[in-house]
Amino acid sequence: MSPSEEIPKTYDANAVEERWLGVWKDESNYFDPTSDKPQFIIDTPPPYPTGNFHIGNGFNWCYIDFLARYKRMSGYNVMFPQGWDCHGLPTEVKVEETHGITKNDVPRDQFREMCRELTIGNIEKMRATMRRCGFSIDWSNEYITMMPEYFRKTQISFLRMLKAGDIYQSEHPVNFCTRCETAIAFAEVSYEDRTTFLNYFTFDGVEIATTRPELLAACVAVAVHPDDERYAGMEGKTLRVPLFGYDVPVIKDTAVDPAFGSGAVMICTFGDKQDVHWWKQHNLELRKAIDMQGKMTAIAHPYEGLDTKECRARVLADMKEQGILLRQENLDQRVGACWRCKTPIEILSERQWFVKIHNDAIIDAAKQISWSPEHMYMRLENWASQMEWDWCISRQRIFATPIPVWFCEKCGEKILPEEEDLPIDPTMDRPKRPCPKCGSESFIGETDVLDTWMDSSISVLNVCGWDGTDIPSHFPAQIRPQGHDIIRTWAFYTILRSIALTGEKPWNEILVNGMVLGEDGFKMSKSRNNIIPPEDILVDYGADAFRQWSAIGASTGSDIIFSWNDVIAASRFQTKLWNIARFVLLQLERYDGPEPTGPATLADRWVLARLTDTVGEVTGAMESYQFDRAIRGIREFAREVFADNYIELVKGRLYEGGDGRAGAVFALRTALDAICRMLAPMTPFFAEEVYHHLAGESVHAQVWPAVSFPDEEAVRAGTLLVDVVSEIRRYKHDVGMALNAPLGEIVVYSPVPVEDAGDSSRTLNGMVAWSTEEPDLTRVVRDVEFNMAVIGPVLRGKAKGFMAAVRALPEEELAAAPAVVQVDGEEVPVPAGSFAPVYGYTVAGEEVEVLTLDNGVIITIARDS
RNA sequence: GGGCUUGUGGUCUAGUUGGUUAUGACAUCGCCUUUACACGGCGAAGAUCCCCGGUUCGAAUCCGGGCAGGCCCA
Repeated sequence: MSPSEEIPKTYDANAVEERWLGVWKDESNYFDPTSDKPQFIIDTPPPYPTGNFHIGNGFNWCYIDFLARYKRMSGYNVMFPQGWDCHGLPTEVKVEETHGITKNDVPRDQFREMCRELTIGNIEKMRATMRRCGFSIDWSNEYITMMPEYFRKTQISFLRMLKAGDIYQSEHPVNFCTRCETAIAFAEVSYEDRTTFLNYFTFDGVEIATTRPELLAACVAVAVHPDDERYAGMEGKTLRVPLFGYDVPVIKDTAVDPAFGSGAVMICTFGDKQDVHWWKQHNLELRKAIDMQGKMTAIAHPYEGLDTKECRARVLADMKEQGILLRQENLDQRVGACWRCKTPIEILSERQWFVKIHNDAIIDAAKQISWSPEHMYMRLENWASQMEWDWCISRQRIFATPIPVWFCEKCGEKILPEEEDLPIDPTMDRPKRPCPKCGSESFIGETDVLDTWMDSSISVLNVCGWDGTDIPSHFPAQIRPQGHDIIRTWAFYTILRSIALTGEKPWNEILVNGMVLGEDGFKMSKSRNNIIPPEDILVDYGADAFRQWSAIGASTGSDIIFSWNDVIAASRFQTKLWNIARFVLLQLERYDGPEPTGPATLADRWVLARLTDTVGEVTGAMESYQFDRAIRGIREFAREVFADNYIELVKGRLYEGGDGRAGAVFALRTALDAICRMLAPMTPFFAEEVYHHLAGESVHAQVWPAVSFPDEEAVRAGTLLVDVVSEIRRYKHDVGMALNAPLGEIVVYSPVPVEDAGDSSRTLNGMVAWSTEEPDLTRVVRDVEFNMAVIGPVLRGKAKGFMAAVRALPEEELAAAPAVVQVDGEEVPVPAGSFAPVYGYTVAGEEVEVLTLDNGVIITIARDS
C-alpha cells in the first residue's frame, strides 16, 4: 500500500495522532439500536463541567475506552455515551464570584442563565481534551442534565417516586451548610480534624462539658448514664439553664459515656447526630437557636443575630464573668463540613423532601452485580447498612432541576403537574387546573430544587433509552465504570433509584478504578502543587503514551501514582515497535516469492506458537479488565520474543534471499498484524498508523485477533534454540568479540533434536551443528596457575626457576603435584597449594571452548583463529 | 475506635490454588555504532520479599500477633 520510502524513520506521535483525528469519523462509534449484535452499554460517569478534564477523569476514561474498543472488536454493539452532570453548587459559586453577586441579587431565571452559559463554555473545553485523548465516545448519545430533555426525565422520576410513596416531605433534622444556605445529604459531609476547647461549666450545680457553648439556648435536656453513681436519683428532676434561665429535664441513657468530660451531657437541638437520636428517643422539645444563615435566633436573646462564632465567644465571656465557667481543655475532634466549601455543617430541623432508603433492597441488588475488584462491594455494603436517615433531596438553591410541585395558597393542597406537561418550573409556570380540593386559583410554586444526584442517578436509565414510561428495552446496562470515591454516592444512589423505578439492578457489572495520586504519592491538590494537567502529557508524548501509562501504572482498582518515567517508557516502546514495524514492512515489500502460506522453519513455528500464547493471555486479561497485564503481555512479546529473538534469528535468512524467506515473511506479517490488533484498544493512533501501512485498512474495523498456531514441540525446541543463541552471544561478549564477528565451528549436544534450517549459524556467524549424541570430550591440562602468595615467601629467589620447572612437568604431574621438582639441579619441595592446573577440552584432538546450559545441554566452540 | 486495603533491590512495580535461581521499568556501572532501532543492543551489580511467631519436607505466598501507610466511616 505505502511504499517504504514513505515510512518515516522516526515516529512523531503528535503528528500521527492529529492526522488520524482529522480522518476518523464520529459515526464509527455510534451505538446501533437496531443491531443484531449483543449490546454492551456503558453507564459512563457524567463529569461535572468545571472546564478542566483532569488526569483522574482521563485515567477513568482510558479504562472505559479500552473496554469500548475491545468490545467493538469482539463483536459487540457498544454504547460509550458522554454525559454532563451540570447542576450544583460549584457552578453557582463560580458565577457569584465572577459577577460579584450572590444568588439573591438577580432574578432566578437570570441567575440560571448565567450558570448555563458558564457550563456550556466549560463543556466545550472538556470535549476538546477528550477528543485529543482519542476516546471513542458515541457523541450521538451525549446528554446534558441541565437541558430540558434530560431534566424532564428527572422530574418524571421524582413524580413516580412521590406517587409510589418513596418520596415524602417532612420536617426533620438535616445537615445544613449555612454558607451555601442549603440542606445537604450525608454523603456530602466530609469530616475534618480540628482542635477545639472542651468547656467545663456549672449547669445549675451540675458540671457539664461542651464544645459548643453557643448552643446553650438550644439545650433541651441533660443526660447522664443510668449507672453513674454521681448522678443517682437525678432522674425526673429539672435543671435551670444558665444565662437563659429556663428549666430542662434530666434524663438517663446508656449511650452517655461516663468517662467523657464530667459524665453529664447537654442535649441541644442539634449539636450532633447523637443529639438527634436522644431528641427522638426521649420526645424532647425542639429549640432552634441557629437559622439557615448561621445566625442566632430570637430564643438565643441577647445573642440574637450574632453568628455562631461570635456567639460562642460572648457566651464564654459572660460565663467567665458570672463565674460559671470552670476550666477549658484542648480537644481533638472531627467536625462534619460541607464537602464543597468546607464550612462546618449545622444540623437544622427544616421542612425538606426526602427519599426513603430501603437498605436491604439496595444491598440485595448490589449483591447481584459483579464487582471488579470484588472487595469494592464491601464499601457499598458498609455504607448502605449503616444509613440511618433518609436521603435529603431538597436544596435551597437555584441552578438545579426544579421540584415540580405547587401548593394551593388557600388550602395548602399539594398540586402535581401531569407528566406530559413536564418539564416545568413551578416558580414560573402555573398549574393548568384550579385546586381540586378548594377550587382556588392561587398557588405557590415550590422554590426548593433537587439534589444534583437526583439527575445523575438516572444516567443509566437515560442511556438505556428511558422515555419516562416503562423499563427501557436496553436496560440494564452492561457495566458501570467509576472511581471508588463515589461508591457511597453515585453507585449507591443509582442502585437505589433503579430499584425504585424499575425494580431491577441498574447494571450487570461495576468496574472500580483507583484514584490518581501525584508523583509525591499524595492526592493531587493545588496546595501541594503536584497537579499534572493531561494536556502537559499530550503535548510532550501524545495520547497513546498517556493511555499506556493508564493501563500499566497500577493493577485494576489500585490507586495509581503519576509517573513521568512510565510515560517515557511507554513512548520508547512505541519507538521500538515503530522500528520493528519498519523492518517488517520493508521485508514484506522486498519479498517477491510466492504467497506465503505458513511457517517454514523451527523459528517460524516457535514465534507463532508464542504469539498464540500471548494472544490467549492478553485476551484473558482484557476479559477480566486487567489492562496492566494485557499491555505487559504485548510488550514482552514484542520486545523479547519478536524483536530480540525471532527477528535476530531470521535476519540472515531474509537477507540471503531465496525460498527460506516465505516462512519468515508469513510469521512477520502474522505477528505484526496481531500486535496491531491487540494494541488497538490501548494505543489506537499508533495501532492505526502501523496497520494502515501493513494492510491499508483501519485496525478499528478489524476483529480481535484469533491466532492459533499451537505447537508444543516447537516451543520446546525453539526455546532451546534461543537459549543456545543467547548463551553463545554472552560468550562472545565475555571474550570481547563483536556480536557479529565470525566464530568458527559450534556443536550443540542436546537430547532434544533441533533442526533450525541454518538460522542459528547465520545469526551467530559460525557453523552450528546440532547433535543428539553425547559429546566425546577429553579433558586436558591447558595451562597452570601459580599462587604467588604461597610461592613468594617460601621460595624467594628460586621462585622464577620453580615456575619454569613446574611448567615443564608432564601433564599427569601438573594434575597431581609431585613432592619435589628439580630447580637448577637442586631438589626443591613443592609447597602445598603453590599451583593448580587449568583444564581445557578437546574433541577429536582439537581444542574447544565448552559452555554448559542450566538444562545440561553442552556447547562446544572451535574458534577459527 | 470500626471496615476495607497495602507493605517486594535506590525508586515504582509484577508475582500469593505454597515448590528450584523472586518479574519488569527507571536510575547506576561495563562493553558494543551489528544494513529496523543509541529513544538501541548485550551484560553486571543491587532485595533481612515490614517485624515476630505458627502450620509445613518446604512460606514473599497460608494462619496468628505486632508495626507502618492509604482510603472510607464512627
